[in-house]
Amino acid sequence: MGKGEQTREAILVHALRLATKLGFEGLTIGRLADDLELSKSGLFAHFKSKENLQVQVLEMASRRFIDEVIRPALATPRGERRVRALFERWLAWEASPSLPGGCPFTAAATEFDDRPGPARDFVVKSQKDWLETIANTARTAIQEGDFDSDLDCEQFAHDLQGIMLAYGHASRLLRDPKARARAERAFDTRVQSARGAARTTSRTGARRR
Amino acid sequence: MGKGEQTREAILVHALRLATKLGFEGLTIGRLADDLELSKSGLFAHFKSKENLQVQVLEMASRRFIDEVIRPALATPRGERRVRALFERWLAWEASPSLPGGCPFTAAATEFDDRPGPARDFVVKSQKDWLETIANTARTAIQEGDFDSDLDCEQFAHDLQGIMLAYGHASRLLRDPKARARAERAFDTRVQSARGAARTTSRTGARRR
DNA sequence: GACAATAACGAACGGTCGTACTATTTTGAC
DNA sequence: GTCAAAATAGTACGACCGTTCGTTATTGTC
Repeated sequence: MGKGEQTREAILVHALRLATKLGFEGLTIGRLADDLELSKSGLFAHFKSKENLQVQVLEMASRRFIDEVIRPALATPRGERRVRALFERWLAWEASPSLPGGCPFTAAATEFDDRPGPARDFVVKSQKDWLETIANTARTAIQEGDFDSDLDCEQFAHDLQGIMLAYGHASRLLRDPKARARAERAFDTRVQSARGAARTTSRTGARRR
Repeated sequence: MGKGEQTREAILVHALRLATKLGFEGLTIGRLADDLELSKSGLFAHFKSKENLQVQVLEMASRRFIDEVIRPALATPRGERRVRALFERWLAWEASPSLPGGCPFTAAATEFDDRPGPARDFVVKSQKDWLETIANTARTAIQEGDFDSDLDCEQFAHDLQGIMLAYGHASRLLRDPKARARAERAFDTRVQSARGAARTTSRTGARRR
């Protein structure tokens, strides 16, 4: 990795931190340069436009999300266990110390939702992919016999998204100490109902076959 | 109402519209003055600071929310019916044409969640009040016998918040045409489970006594 | 160690930001 | 219609915005 890549990476790391706290518009090149003790123009040269910087920050966030949430969860056994792993990693992501202002995608979603451009496009794609990942994981849980075959997996994914958004809302804005418990309870209830009427007895991912 | 009040009101109306689209930081005095064909300084004089303007916009949003969501819902019969009315009005609020960028509180929540100040304070208070209103409405539904007496009303309120946040996410960012159906389905499921095991038969607010 | 390529810098640009002042116009009470 | 008060306009400010450009310093290759 050449010198350029190296500092570009360092810039993005810090930029991601800043973006979670100040938003992607509040993320400013001058501020970024000051914090990293670089000249504004030197920093700027790495990205050639602010829009580009924003997109690259989002791309880094996406890479990290895959590394810290999706990949480890996919390493756990298929079925409800994996759905739970996905959710737990997701919770940890929301509260990660490297994201002091919370989930960057949540911030980007509200900032870009009616501002067309490559940043919006990227966020939309990321979110769709993520929802599909959740839905697919739920589908494998059906295949494993953990979830009811009548389960609407897209609805399930949508509902998890809501649970997570409510968690961010409660923990960051309201600073509610019960936020995490609320999220876990909402998740358990949702999973419970995804199991369907047939198998409400066993709680933990029920080995079968 | 004097002339001053009148234009101040007009400014706030437009400022609220703008804030939903551009956010509360993106809401700018120059832009506002241009749109309304006022001088920047003339407009500024009404508020004396941008922070003040932001707070007054939030106050107006709060008044409107009470008028358009809470008050009409409280005029419907107690019990599950009222909970449903609350939710339906809330959905309409999210999609109101006078709020082209969606719910201003959602925007404010993510913008101010880690920026201390009177704006944040106001949003926190508003949201707490609102959650309490939902919880109280759920409590009356328990009293009416519509909801299970074991229901955790704060959790119920929290869950509705999540459903609504997911709705905004799906409709505004993803432009998902099924967003509304998803929200309604999630709501129905949640209400269903709030009814408890004892009375899953009657669907609509079941008169009793 | 020479030397092209790359990276970082410094200064400046036109704009816009929020805010402060002073002047001018408009309003409303008597 | 007068006249103080209230509302609006005008101008200017210092700060910061994203971006450009020419220059200097650093890097990595042969």
